[in-house]
Amino acid sequence: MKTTIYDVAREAGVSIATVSQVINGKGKISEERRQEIMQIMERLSYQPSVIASALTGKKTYTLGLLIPDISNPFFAEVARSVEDQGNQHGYSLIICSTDNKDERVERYLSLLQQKSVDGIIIGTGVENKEILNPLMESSIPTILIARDMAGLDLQTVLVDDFAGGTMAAQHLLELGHQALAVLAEDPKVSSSRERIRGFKETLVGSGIDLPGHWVQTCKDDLVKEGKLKAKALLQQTQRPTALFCCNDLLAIGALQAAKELGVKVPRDLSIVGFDNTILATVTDPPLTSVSQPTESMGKLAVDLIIEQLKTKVGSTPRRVLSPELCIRGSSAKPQQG
Amino acid sequence: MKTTIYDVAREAGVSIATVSQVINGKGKISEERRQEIMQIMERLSYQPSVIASALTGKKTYTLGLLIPDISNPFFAEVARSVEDQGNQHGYSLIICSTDNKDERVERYLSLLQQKSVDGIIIGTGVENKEILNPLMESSIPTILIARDMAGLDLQTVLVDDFAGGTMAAQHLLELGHQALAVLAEDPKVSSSRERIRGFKETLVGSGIDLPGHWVQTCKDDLVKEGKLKAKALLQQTQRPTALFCCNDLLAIGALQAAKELGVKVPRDLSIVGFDNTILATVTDPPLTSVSQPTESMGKLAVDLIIEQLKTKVGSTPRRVLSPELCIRGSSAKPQQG
DNA sequence: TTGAAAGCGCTACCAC
DNA sequence: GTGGTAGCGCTTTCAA
Repeated sequence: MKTTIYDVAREAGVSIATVSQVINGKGKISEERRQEIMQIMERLSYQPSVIASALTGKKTYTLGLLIPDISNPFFAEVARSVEDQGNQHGYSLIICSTDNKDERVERYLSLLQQKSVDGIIIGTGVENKEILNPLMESSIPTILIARDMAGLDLQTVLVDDFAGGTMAAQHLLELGHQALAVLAEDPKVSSSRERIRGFKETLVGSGIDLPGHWVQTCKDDLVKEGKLKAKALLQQTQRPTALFCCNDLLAIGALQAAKELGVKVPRDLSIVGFDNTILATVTDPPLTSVSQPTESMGKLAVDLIIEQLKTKVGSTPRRVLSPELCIRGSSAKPQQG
Repeated sequence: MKTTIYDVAREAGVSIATVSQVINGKGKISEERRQEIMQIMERLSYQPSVIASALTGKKTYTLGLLIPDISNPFFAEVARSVEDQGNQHGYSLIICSTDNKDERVERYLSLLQQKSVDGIIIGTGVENKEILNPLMESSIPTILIARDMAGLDLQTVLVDDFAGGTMAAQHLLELGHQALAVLAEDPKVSSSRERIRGFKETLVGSGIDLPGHWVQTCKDDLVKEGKLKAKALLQQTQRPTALFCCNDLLAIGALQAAKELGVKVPRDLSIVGFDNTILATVTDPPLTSVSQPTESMGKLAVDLIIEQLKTKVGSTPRRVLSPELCIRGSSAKPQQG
């Protein structure tokens, strides 16, 4: 049997109330008693039950993190940052990979509520916002990370995706590209939409068109689909000289497609990714990619949750961080004629 | 206020015991009542509290996963597999990145116990096995994944690391290499030790020596240190023509080192990695790597935990899966004199 | 077939 | 300073 607060109390010849006080450092206990009880807890290797205390004290010291896929390096990095910052304050992290599927989001959200997590960080796209209703009504501190969702009154930490798209476009335009295409994520992913909007507006601002069929969408297996769609784009008679991919996974698919088709990167095709994950540093050629400050985002998200937990009020509604363009070998001037 | 079982009972004009029974599908309830109560729960959008039920029923439906680092793609893949399989059975997953640090392992283990998780999966190295004592005494189902630990009486799911090392060596020997070196992980990581043992024994079996200073160990930032150590190896006057890296991260470091030094891979240097993560498919050149069946391992680990939960007894003590060599572009015949 | 009641381990309030 | 005690929301006998 696990040792409980009763065992400690009995052993010390005091009441459980007293033991509880020394555990929580509350109330007034004589230094003598305190020491004595601490020693007994040590000796009995007593571990207070978070479960029991949560049933009264209200805190489970657990956070939930919803992301599309923990095996996507970008989200793994975010998760690591959230984990570390949470751990700093005594919180554990429950990982929820949603594959951007509403049913999975709904299921996980319900699970997290039943488990009374202290806060939820959402970094996954949601198609039908109604599935968030139960959460909104629940008063569980919630914050959005790396995602935006209009009209939802949730604190949000994200990178300026629009600006990121702009940077990618500018870079490519400066290199002299005129025929640009895009590999997009599922339209339900707001960050992807914004990136493309930034990209497109910049092109249009320079008098360059982005035809609809040059924006290809990928949903599930990003690398695989990215490869497929990139191939389709490259096999047209009139083909793009530059490709903006909404994340590194798609860019890798594109890189593979190019290789298979004998299209040289960056000579025949420039590729720009997004997220600047470890993947971008190891590809052949290394990937030019727009970088997100994952670490700051994770830290910030946790800090905001903890603040909400304390003050019951979210201070800043939005924190928009700046992306940065990392230029590597996958982008260059287009070949002439 | 959250709706509780009392609200439902009151609304239905029955006792909480009855409601509890329909929730858990136990006891005998008239079909009529059952339907009625179900509807009321639905209407009140009642969510049973896992916390409260755990305090009695004993299950938290939460699993803990200890790994070195969630942002290492190999472990992210394992985590994803564990998450999915657990979720299948209603379990959530708490991620614990330990950086292979005993203090972190100890801290997390204690946290997980206080949270009364139903099971713990350990995929991280431990130097001082004593820190596992509290866990061993706790009767929390525990299983080791992708790790071995002698004399610990824990169910284990892993790949045959020794065989993996052998495969790497054989491959390199068959190509004709005679001067081989190794990039190792922290010796506390059993899998790394075994891989090297397999590698070394195979060399010795072919009459080739593996000098001690040609086995370099990396501990923290694997890519960075791998690069550093690889550089050191390559800058010797007498340098290896092949390098076996205990995981893909190290191999990437090696790849970077070679690039910086102008050492052509695979012409001047063959590199073999381990884990066959997504990284291996995107490097330049693509990495020859020993692959682990991450998905099966994760599934198996969860199944074994659930079995222990049910039967209180671990059936099979060890499940050893087979690695597989994926030959890609980073390994080739050594250049002649 | 249903309900009353005794906990699960802990916190917090109020007496002493 | 310290202890008694009423819950927190739920499960589970045991009676009715």
